[in-house]
Amino acid sequence: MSSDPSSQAPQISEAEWTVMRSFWRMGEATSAQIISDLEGKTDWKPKTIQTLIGRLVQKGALTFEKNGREHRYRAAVDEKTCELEASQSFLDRIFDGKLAPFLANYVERQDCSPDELAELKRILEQKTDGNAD
Amino acid sequence: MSSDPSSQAPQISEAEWTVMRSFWRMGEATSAQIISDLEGKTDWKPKTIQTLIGRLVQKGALTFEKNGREHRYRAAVDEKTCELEASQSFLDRIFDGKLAPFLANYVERQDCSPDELAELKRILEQKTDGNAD
DNA sequence: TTGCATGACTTACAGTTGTAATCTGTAATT
DNA sequence: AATTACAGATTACAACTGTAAGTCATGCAA
Repeated sequence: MSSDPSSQAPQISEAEWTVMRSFWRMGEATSAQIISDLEGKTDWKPKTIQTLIGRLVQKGALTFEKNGREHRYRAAVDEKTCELEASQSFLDRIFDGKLAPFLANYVERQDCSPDELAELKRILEQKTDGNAD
Repeated sequence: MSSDPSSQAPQISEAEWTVMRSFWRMGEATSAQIISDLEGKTDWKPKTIQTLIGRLVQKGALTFEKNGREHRYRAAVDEKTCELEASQSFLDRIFDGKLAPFLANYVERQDCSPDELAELKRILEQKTDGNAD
């Protein structure tokens, strides 16, 4: 609906995320390599994966260089950045852009383990430490 | 992609969320009331809002009772529950279902204010307190 | 009572997404 | 050189979504 001007990363759909994760792990790859990487993780036909790769190229999330009959593709967008944009977009849609209500609702209702809660706290502590303001 | 069997709430699209939030705030309402509630918040034509209401009824997110020529609609699904399901679905898609990597990436790169970090910690503390096991 | 306005239902239409098959060109094989 | 097999490009098609206009029915106003 709203086009965010601060957005560098393109809109990546759910199936496309799966493909991008392969590329982020593999670095640079042919479609055949991605297809075998996704074998077992999904039940997609090779043609489906090629379609997704094609769409990701169109969207600018992948680039490639021709190499004979094959292309060598690689991610053109940064994984962490895409994750962050997806996160902010999610928070915008559901929690008015704010992290706290999301976290409150989640820990309230999703019943995290003490270990997980501890880990979350550690993440926040660590950030606060570097933040001596 | 995957149909979650534990999901009670229907899939609600972005535009539909806006309408649902109106209903959750207003409790029970006619379409005319929702239309005027959304006036100013969106630039949707009344017909658009009626379409969205119709789709939400089809999806089971709203119910209504006939009342003369008008219907009185109300939410058939719980707001917090929908938020939680959207949250879990987001985490599944992007962070392998895990909250910690999401939080780590977010606070690492989104540069939260000390106040916000404090609030987040408070949320976790509070949960830990009630969790003395 | 008759028409009108308005709410609800039906239809529309383009873009995205999931999921693929077909077509085309060329590299590799015989 | 002819053929095959595969990579990539094009086409397909239904469901969902954003965005709405048209139609139908009926309660209210005149």
